Amino acid sequence: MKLEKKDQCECRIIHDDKVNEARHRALDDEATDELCQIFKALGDASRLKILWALEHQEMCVCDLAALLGITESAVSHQLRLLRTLRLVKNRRDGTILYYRLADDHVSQLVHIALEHIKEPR
Amino acid sequence: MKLEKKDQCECRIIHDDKVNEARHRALDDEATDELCQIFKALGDASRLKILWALEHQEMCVCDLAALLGITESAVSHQLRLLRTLRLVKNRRDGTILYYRLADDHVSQLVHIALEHIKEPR
DNA sequence: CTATTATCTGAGTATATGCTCATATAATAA
DNA sequence: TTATTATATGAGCATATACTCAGATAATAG
Repeated sequence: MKLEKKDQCECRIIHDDKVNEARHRALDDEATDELCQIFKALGDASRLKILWALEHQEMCVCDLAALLGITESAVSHQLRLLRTLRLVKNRRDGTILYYRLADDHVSQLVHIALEHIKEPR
Repeated sequence: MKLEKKDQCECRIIHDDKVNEARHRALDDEATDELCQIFKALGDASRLKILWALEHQEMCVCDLAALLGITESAVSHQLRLLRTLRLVKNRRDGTILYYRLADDHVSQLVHIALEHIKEPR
């Protein structure tokens, strides 16, 4: 029988050096997870539209709902997520909460991604 | 009865001007969708680890599988998605396909997001 | 105080998606 | 050619998540 049985590890490693190198440079689990959450937040049409709108002006929940064509509840759910990730902030004026971008990172991220998709293939 | 019945639209709009302004600046559906796909691709731990590893050196499918601790099949599925979005490229050397980042955008995106999560709260 | 209202929350549902397994390609090696 | 092997693909399952609905908060207005 020519079949060599799988020894200790079930996965082949062709280039141990590369794998080890990659392991050393690897992000720790916490950073990986936090990065994922940021990108996941941007990877949804509703949230992306919200962020894009807030890049130019502050808006309240019901205006965003009207803009997106979804319920205020849905917008509120999404804003909570964006707030948790510190992507948006709000200020109160009477009964109304106005949301805006928390800092410049979101704009930067979106514009780089825009560059990417506009690149000729 | 003081309750005014909902007229033509079921959603309140407090600031028509803001909503109209936002509508004008809004991204078209296609751009929105493509942006979402890019960010969604980055918003997964496995794909993010793959991209992070490829930022420093080209690697083949089985090495990436060993690095991530998932099957080569899973890696291949993810690489296909990343290739479709033009986030990675590959070259063949014998029987082995070496993957690398397609351009500099991925690095930029990840580093900006890293800045964001490292910011004091 | 009470009423109003902008926003938030929890539950439930339907869809999306990441994984593994089994199998198929495709390129090289013999 | 035939055998080998790195990679790709399809199916199926289990989890994640985006939405709506119904109802709860919380701040202001009267």
